[in-house]
Amino acid sequence: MTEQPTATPSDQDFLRLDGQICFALNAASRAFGGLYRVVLKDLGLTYPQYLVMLVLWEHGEMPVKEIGQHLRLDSGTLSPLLKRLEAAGLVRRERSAEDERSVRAGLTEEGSALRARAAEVPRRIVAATGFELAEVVELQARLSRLTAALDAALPLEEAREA
Amino acid sequence: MTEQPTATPSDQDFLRLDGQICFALNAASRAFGGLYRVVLKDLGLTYPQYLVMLVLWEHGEMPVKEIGQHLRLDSGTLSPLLKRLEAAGLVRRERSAEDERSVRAGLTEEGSALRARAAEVPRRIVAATGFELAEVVELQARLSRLTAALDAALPLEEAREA
DNA sequence: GGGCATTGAATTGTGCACAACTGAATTGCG
DNA sequence: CGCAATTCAGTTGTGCACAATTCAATGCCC
Repeated sequence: MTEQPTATPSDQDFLRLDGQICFALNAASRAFGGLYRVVLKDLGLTYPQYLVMLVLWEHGEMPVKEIGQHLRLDSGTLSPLLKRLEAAGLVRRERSAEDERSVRAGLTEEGSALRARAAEVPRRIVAATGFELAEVVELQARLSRLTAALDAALPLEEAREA
Repeated sequence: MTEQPTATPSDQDFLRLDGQICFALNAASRAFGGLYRVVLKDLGLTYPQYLVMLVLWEHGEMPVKEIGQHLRLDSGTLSPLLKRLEAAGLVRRERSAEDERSVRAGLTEEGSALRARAAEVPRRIVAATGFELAEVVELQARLSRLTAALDAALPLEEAREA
């Protein structure tokens, strides 16, 4: 055995492939994080904070819940993050009037002004990838499909706990 | 203006694209983490701990430094992680004889035995992606190229601090 | 209207990532 | 040889991710 050119892969093949693909994704994500860390240092933002600011720059004030839906993050991550942005003077938070459970987050003057200084960030990042725009777009599409598939598969795996 | 069908993208275009690609990668990485969390729960491993075990299963005992090179992680992350694996009885650590600075990490009996129970993990993960094997391989190659490009670009960006 | 489930934010606790630093061992160079 | 630079692991501190819990506000159904 162990000589099937294009036959069904063995558990060994899967194990090695798994080590490669999950690590490749993990490494790419962290490499991105490292680059953003350097590029965003002048702005005083971390990578996740930048993502929140992108959402607010594009859509304006919204409830914490809605930010979480945009970024796939829950209040456990967002609450302290938004507090730090508030302490930095970039974000303003206030309880919603019509629903006292909800907290709306919006930009301060300073937070809005930061958008101009952030304008060059994306171009630098894309340039650093060395990818053509079309390739970036295709990779993004593939990753989104991957995320959707994984999210869909998760409940099925959880159901295995029987 | 704002009507250049295929012309050079504006800063606005980059800003939106940026939000998509960096977020897509981030989201995919976290979706993977969530799936692994469920699948690995029986084994009592976290996702990064599983990556370390994969390295040790494949290559056997090695210095902490070398594990870090495989996984692109430093001692600040690995030291406590290996301690937890040691506390769980899966990993054994000892100072190297010929170089007292180095600590070699290896598998215990129990750690080696866990490999058998982990055998089905990769197949479940790959299945959950809904991707063909060839597509997984190609995605992995693209991500590796991306990581290499980002790592190469990082020093250039750091040099901008002038 | 009263009781009960649901929702939204916040908090707590665990673990990972990384920068900065410490300290000990080793290397290399004059 | 002797001492400075380097290397390796570990620690500390900050921030993110996420599960689990808490608590108040809201919605719902009888």
